[in-house]
Amino acid sequence: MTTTTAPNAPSASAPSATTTTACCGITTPGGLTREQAETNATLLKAVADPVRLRLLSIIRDSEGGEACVCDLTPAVGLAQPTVSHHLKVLTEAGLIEREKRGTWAWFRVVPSRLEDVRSIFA
Amino acid sequence: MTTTTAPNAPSASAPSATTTTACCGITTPGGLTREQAETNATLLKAVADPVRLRLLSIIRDSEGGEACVCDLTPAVGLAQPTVSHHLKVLTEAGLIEREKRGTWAWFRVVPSRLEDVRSIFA
DNA sequence: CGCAAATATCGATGTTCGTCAATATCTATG
DNA sequence: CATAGATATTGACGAACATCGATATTTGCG
Repeated sequence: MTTTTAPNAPSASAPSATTTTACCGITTPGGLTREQAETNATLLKAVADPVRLRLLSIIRDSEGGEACVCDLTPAVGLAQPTVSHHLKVLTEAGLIEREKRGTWAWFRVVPSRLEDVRSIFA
Repeated sequence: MTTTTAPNAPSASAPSATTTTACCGITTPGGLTREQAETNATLLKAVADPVRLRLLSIIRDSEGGEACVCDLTPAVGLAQPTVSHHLKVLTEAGLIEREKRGTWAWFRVVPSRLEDVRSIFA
């Protein structure tokens, strides 16, 4: 491909991506490695869910910046195992922290991790 | 729940989320509506994919800030219909714009839309 | 120690999503 | 107008995911 006649391109003629040739002849286009893209996508997937977005919002707006499952479950209107699952996803992504006090499990948002999300699109 | 003995809470005793009671007696906890959460999640889903993140990166770093499918396809190493599909997802999310010049389809990033993504976590 | 309450884990299920091959559509060109 | 090349669409398939019921684990209390 990219080897026929000439398209009506702005300045140049034939299309050609900005490929940054690395070693071994492997071309790595764009300023983003496959691994970097995979890592960023994993973090974004943890946040690309309406329930988890609401959980983050509720926790952040709660008194003292923390909330427990017994409050979050009725707040989002889902079954307790489902809420527990979402909290686990957020925790494993580093977006919230768990602290168990007595029978209750308290969660709080990790601001620096939210900043990591924003910095992906800086 | 939330009606037994007293947990070792920081200042208060029994857990209780910051519920902002709306009209009709329906409680809307956190500063995020279900619709808002759904809208934000939809935008984030469009970006929570390693291939689409790389496409955005490649397009942005290309000459003139634009690239066509014939360059993007070999760049990400996937089949042409797959790349076309991802570009459609990004386009429908408003993250990129399509312009057809001749046989080629050129794509460029919409910066304001990227800013929308960042503002979700402001 | 045994019971009750809060949370986590497991297994199953329906849905969404990424991928590709085949095909259709569109555009320039001869 | 027929042909070739670039891109979009369709249909199918497997993987990943959200959800729930049932159950296990943990903790406080009598």
